[in-house]
Amino acid sequence: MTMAYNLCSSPSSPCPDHHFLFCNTLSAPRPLNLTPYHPLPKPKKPISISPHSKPSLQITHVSTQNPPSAQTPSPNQNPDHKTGFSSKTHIWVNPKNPRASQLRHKSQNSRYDSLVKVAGLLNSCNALEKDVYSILGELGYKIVEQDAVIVLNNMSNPNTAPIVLKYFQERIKLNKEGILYNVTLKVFRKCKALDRAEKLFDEMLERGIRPDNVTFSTIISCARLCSLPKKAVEWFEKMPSFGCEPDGVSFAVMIDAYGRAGNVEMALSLYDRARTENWRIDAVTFSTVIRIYGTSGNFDGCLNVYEEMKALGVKPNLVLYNTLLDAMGRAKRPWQVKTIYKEMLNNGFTPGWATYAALLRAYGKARYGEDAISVYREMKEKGLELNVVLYNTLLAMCADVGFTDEAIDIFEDMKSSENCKPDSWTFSSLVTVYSCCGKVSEAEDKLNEMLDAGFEPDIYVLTSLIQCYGKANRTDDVVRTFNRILELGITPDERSCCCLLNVMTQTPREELVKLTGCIEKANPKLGAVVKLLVEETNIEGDIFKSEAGELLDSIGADVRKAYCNCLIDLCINLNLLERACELLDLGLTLEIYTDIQSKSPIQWSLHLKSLSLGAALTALHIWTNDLSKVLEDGEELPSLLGINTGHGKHKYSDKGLAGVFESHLKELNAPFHEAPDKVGWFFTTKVAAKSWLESRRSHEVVAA
DNA sequence: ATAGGGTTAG
Repeated sequence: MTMAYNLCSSPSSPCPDHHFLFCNTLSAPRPLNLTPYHPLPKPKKPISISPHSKPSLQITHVSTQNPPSAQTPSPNQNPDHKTGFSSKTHIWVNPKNPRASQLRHKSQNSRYDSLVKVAGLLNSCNALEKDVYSILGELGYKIVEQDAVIVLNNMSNPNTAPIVLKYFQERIKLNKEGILYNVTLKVFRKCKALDRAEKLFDEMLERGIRPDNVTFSTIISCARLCSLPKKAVEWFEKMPSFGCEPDGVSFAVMIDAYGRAGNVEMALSLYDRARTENWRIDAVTFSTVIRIYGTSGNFDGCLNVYEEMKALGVKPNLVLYNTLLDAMGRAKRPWQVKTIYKEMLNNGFTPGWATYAALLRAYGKARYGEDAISVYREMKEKGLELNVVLYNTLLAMCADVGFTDEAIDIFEDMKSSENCKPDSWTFSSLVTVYSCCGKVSEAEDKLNEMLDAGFEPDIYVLTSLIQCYGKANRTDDVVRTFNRILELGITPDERSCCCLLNVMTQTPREELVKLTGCIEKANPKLGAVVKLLVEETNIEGDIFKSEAGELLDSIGADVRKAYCNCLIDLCINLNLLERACELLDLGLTLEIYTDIQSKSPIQWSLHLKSLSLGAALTALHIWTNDLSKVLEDGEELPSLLGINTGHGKHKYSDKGLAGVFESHLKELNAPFHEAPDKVGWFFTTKVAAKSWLESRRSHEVVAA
């Protein structure tokens, strides 16, 4: 017998234009070069790897020389051959046709699937030689090394895996025993069992099997997964003594190990070494390095690595794009996220779940409400499920930008989804949603819904509710809710104190005393500072400033600006402009506020983005004083003066700073006018500013 | 899928 497939390439052939692969639906003869492995000597009978399947359906008739059934005619004998028609039992497939490879895959799949099934049985059986061997016995005698690799590679039970290894060692003539050890190491890695991996390594040496780079990278990544970076280093350093030169993958694993351990410096120095030693660094390694830069907050580092990669001619892959998108999201650079995402689509990549998750996180964090919602819709259209974290990210964004209706829809969708349930984060975002639009009873309903769902009230949801009552000027309910926090044994945190402080900025003067009591209980230091303001205590020199400075030093960097903004707002409400200036000055000294004023030869600017209204007015007051001083000193103003209020996506504010600020500028008769083409900018000319500042000064003189 | 590295967060 010659070939079981027929190449009809001769001009006289009935099918001159095509090469046909002769396929039989019962037996699947196939070209030799496609045979995945070569069991030698060739079995006379098909190897039964799947005990339950009929011989005729087995995939082991891969040997083209050995059709499994004598009844199967060879193509040359096939009476239908010349006509090109298939008989009932045969189909003709062009080998260049995708169908041919589909059929090949199908036949391989059943073998692979059977071996995977066996691996599944071994994962859940007792770790007894008797039980393990009995399952493996089903494979029959004619198992080959590759079968053993597939079985072990699909295992996850660290107790049965060594017995399986032993079985194969006994039954198969192994040419590459090291491979079997390496896949068994992978099982231990899956279970984060470094001690077992190390034991197996010793056993390997005892049997005289030489470890290779695969062995080491598997053990190193196991140590990484176990969060044992020192062990990872130890194994990495062992490599040369076993004659193993670390290669690209070894470096990649070590870079990741250092990165996960928080040792950014070592990770990056290895990356440097890999570069200077001219290792071919691939996209996987680059994405690891980008992730390390991203999690350590060096976002420009991410982009530099990305540029380096492109310069080296390495093509980005989907994971790399996902990592980069995630990093730019953390960096709060949604515009960069958009650019990179566009590039990714242009390069033909299809976004996956991780891509959408990165986009949602980026847009949510940056309060790009419309963009976040459209990502959400796209995910729903594609049938991609969101998890709790993603839903909560969306809902938090809705609360931030005031998307009430969207939040309600998303919450309904979340409740109807199978795999995820609202948690206390969800409810607290919803309470915030209602609190922002002043719907007190709806906010209370959400708290009750949360309790009905079996959650304990927590600091987050109660803080959101305090915010809600505060906005509605229900001071007694604020106090009641705050006391509830204390009664539950919860210690108020920085955010809840900040919330109380924010409520104070919206509360009439006569009710403030009720809230100072709460704040004193929550944070005595803050209580003392607030009391100095509310009681309008006259104190000497810099005592207030030093008290406030001590307070701001004692709290986390993430809430410092919020505290400072609230305290200044409180001052403005209480007509304590001097105190407000002291606080703003303190904020500048402590670098809570930076770059409020800037100067270029043609334009001086006041940047009020991220300042509260009170802080913005205080900054304006100081700026105008500074400008007056310039005139007094006989110096020149630039031709243009600008105030930037930002685009106004502020939490808990309907219009944003820009809207409110405009009316204040009018009140002050300040000649600034909103720029039609630059959102959030107010401009005036040197001439107008000069006359305004001079008239202001003469008023002051009159007042004095 | 068929011996080694990467994307899941608030």
